[in-house]
Amino acid sequence: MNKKAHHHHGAARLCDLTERLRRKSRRVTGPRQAILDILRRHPHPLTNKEVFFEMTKGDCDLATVYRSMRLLETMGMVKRFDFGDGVARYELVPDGDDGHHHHLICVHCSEIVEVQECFPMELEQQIAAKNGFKQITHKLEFFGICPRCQL
Amino acid sequence: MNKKAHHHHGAARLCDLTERLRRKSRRVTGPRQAILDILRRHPHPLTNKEVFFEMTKGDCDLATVYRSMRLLETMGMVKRFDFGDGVARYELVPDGDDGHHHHLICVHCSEIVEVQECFPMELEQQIAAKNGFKQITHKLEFFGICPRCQL
DNA sequence: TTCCAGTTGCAAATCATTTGCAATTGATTC
DNA sequence: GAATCAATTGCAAATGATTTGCAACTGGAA
Repeated sequence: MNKKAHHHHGAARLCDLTERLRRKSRRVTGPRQAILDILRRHPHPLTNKEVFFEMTKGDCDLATVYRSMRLLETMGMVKRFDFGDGVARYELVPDGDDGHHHHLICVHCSEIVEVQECFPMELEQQIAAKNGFKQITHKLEFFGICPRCQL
Repeated sequence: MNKKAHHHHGAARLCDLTERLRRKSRRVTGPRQAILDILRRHPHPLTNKEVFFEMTKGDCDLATVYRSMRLLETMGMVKRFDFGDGVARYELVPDGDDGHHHHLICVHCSEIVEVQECFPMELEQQIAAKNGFKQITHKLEFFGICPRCQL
């Protein structure tokens, strides 16, 4: 199994995810399992509301989705992405990975494609060095018009 | 005067800015002049609230700052930046420019440095071609720890 | 089974931003 | 310079995302 396989959407088993909660001595509750299960079955970043509406009625309160997502984010189990529309989106982070990657978003229909390409590391190092910054990272998202919307 | 000079902060004269409003048959009002004047004297992206509090008491209402900023944005006179903290920031765009550039933000003290480096165009073209997208652009911001905060 | 800190539901609070509407005001016309 | 009128503004209330106070509830350790 190569490294790429870890990135396959839906690859993570729910029990492995809840195990990660246990390792950090966090409780494995119904709402958290429901959220993790929804995230692991979705290939793209989801908003808290989207996660909430994916739930079979009454799994938990919307506030709990927000609270859980924030917990999962601080634990490093999900990563937050901002597409500039004022709504936070979250994606599951593979175990032992930092989840760093980018997206290409259609400005017409909002279709989202995962992008493997990244900002060149040497160039980033140059920017860090030139300005004396340390521990530099970046947020990067691409926007354009998808094939279907070009018709 | 080379191209670079156009990017010098504070280089734009207020009368040239208001002239741009006139060219698009927008009214040159007190609030708009105050906002443009504050933006042209500030080297970095400002939030609407920051612009509002920079005003000498009672130049205008906060709602007017929001409305004006949105107007200026659709006119292409200011560009909006998102640093992932849920607050929009705006910078004046030099005339005849699209204002495309990036920032390096200190995660400790929020110091902002303007970054000239950009995502490599060939790589962006590859990403566009590979996914069949057209008119591709990107949002890119860097985060790290500034020299002062490293002490 | 008991126990208790961690969680949750619910409602209210916060924060950024937008909007309805009546009053005001640039800029054009006379 | 005065009349005119649509664009603009102030103010308050609405919206939308997200957070929080608090009492009730529940994993999971003992």
